[in-house]
Amino acid sequence: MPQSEPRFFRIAAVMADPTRSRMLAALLGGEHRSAGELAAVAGVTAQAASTQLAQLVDSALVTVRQQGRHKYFALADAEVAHALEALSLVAERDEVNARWQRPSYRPLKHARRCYSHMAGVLGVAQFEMLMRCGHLQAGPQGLHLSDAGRAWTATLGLSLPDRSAARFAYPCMDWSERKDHLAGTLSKALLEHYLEKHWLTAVRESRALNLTPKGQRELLPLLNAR
Amino acid sequence: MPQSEPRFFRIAAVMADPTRSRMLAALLGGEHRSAGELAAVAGVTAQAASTQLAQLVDSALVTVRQQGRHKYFALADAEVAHALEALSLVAERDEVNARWQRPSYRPLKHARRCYSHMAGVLGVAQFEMLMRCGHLQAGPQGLHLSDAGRAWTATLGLSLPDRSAARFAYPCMDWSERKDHLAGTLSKALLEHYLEKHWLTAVRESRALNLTPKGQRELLPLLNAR
DNA sequence: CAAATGCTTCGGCCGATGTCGAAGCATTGT
DNA sequence: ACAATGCTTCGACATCGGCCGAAGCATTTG
Repeated sequence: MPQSEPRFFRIAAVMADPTRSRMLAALLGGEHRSAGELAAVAGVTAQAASTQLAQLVDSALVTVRQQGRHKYFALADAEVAHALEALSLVAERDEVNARWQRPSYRPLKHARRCYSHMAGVLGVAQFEMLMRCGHLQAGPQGLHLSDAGRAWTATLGLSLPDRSAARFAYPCMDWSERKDHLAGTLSKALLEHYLEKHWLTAVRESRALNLTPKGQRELLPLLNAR
Repeated sequence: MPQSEPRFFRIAAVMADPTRSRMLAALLGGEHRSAGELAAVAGVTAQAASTQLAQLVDSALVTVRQQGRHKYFALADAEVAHALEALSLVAERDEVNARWQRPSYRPLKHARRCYSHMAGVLGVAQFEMLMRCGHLQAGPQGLHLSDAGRAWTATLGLSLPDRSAARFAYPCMDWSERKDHLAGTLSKALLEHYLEKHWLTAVRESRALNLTPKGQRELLPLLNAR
């Protein structure tokens, strides 16, 4: 008698392979990587990488873009990233405090990319500032910018993404801080803006974000505003 | 050269077994089940169930309570439930619209338990009403009840859970509606209240919730209030 | 038109893991 | 004390899925 599995089973199964999980982790920052690069980070040969990437693609966790004789892969969308972060949150439940204190984790704890927005201490600080100052307000369809919020982004010199987008702004559980940070297209635009202004720089080969001296002078006061 | 897997790997691996996934699905409604019951729903012998349950327990996805010669299992906490729902959300991305229209899914789409709160059409309606009426407001630490909200719960005759609880009220993505519904201890208390008043009844062997005639008369107007 | 580079397909191998029957232990009930 | 019930441990077996070497395609470069 054939018995069926719950809906989440297929996705869990795809994520539950060492090689594939390493590839997904490498893409969690939101960047695009070629098949060869992914083979290297996963520590397998090109053939093995090819089969695994094919599975990631046709389970729709990952998308491909062909460019000449290269293929570039990226996470399919933010929902995939959130599923991975939700699993991580569970994974770290017990040991979370101990582990995040370790020196090698400090940069990640401080600020990192989660798909395409900012997470970590700075991400949480940003979210709390926006709520505290009334720049973001909760409405029936999630969060939206208040008049004050629009003024604030204008002062920053930020061009707003489409405000009617389904996923414009919403809270997302931060798994190192265990508080919410901001996700959505607004959050993505903010992070890009910070990088442009050189308040933050991306750390190579890592999801970590580095706060520049300029960022310390200009970004921190913004996040601490009342 | 030993290479390590990302944090989410272990958890995904635990979820990625047919037997274990069926057990987790059976617990997703928030109820406690004995080892024997779980063996039955998973379609395996008692021995097999025993080994799998042991793994679920020591990966801390599930907790046990011994009672005489029985053992009762339940999901460890809401974070596990949310991780499962996040995976389900991804799993249904493409086919979601088609699938949820099928007759056998209608009751689940309408109202169901997600861990211990209400999801589905009614869950979303409840959340939108609370926000629309200003009963819930967003603060720096997530959502909180306004004065109006406290008055509203008092009228209902609801005794409030500890409002300072870390997870008192927060939005949770509904994977059939793709909008937020309400999660947290407040939401749990509300669902229990509805069940007590016989506005809703639990459907046996399912996560579905059934709207009684009394519920149609008394609960629906509440959820549609402006 | 080669040669080189990047990715994919094929076939055989191997390791990991889940399953079951049988036996064992513990708790409850007569 | 003995039997019944519920869960667990053991050992053997089978299956499944990923890995690699080798060969094959396609695109770009000389």
